[in-house]
Amino acid sequence: MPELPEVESVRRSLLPYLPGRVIEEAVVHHSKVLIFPTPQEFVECLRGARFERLERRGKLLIFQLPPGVLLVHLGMTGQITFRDPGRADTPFERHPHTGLERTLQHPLDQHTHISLHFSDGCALLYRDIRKFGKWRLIRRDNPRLQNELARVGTDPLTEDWQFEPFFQAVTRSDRAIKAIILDQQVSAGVGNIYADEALFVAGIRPEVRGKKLSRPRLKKLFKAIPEVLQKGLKYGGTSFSDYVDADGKKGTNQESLLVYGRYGQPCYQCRQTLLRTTVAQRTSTWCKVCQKA
DNA sequence: ACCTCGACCTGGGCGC
DNA sequence: TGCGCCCAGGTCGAGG
Repeated sequence: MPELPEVESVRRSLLPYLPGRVIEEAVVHHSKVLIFPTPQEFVECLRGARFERLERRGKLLIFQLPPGVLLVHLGMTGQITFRDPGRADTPFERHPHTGLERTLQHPLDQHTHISLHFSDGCALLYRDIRKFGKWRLIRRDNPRLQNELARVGTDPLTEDWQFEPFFQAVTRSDRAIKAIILDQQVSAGVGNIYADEALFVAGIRPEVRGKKLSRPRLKKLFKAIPEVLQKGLKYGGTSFSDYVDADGKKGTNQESLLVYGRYGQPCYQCRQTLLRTTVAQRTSTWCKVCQKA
């Protein structure tokens, strides 16, 4: 589900609620998504903890709540929502153009694995249908924390996104370019949707080997990656089925995607029918006219 | 170092 | 209505 724009939308939508708030009680309903510590230690460590900051690197949410740091990866279907029992709940709203239904404040159901409760009755709920998401609570002085953070590479929406390191990483590799930009060390936060979008914008076929790509073509891709991510963010993320922000709102970027999910439909640029192949074990949609080998 | 495959999970959509 | 199959925003480990 969530790639950088979705995770960042979740982060931003949580900001009005979290900083300064103190956890009264943490509840682990199903421990599958909790990697460490044990549920007992998790609950004990979080009782009385105060949210300080909420950061993000790539697809990783970083909750600073001393003495610990909570790392959350949403996997494919993870949802973090803020529940306020005092707020009027709207069971659904119809999107004016698409008719898409949007649900606010998801219920505590069998897919809700973790809840963090505050003294005023509000709560942070974690729901994850497929249970691919992961929660890790690590003390700040634990060296494991740096190991976990080091697994995430350069985030394309930061000033660390520089052309030379990107160029080196790509041209050093014989892998398909799509596999390279899906590599979280190379471009942290890019997933299947935005990889296809960026490759289309740059006019590069997904299966082209990294070392075959010229400097000018990679310059285009280097620019396209943050562009498509920014666009996704502008529309509040891409919601095909599960993605919602902290208020339960879906994004609308699915309406402006250029290629992802448009297999068999005409390319917006040349009207050629879009193709679908498997690259890097992921379904890839692309245009044989607009994207060159 | 890289590829492919299967695993981890649940649910929705489709064809029969 | 129901069953079986395929698909899905992600990652990880095994084996070649």
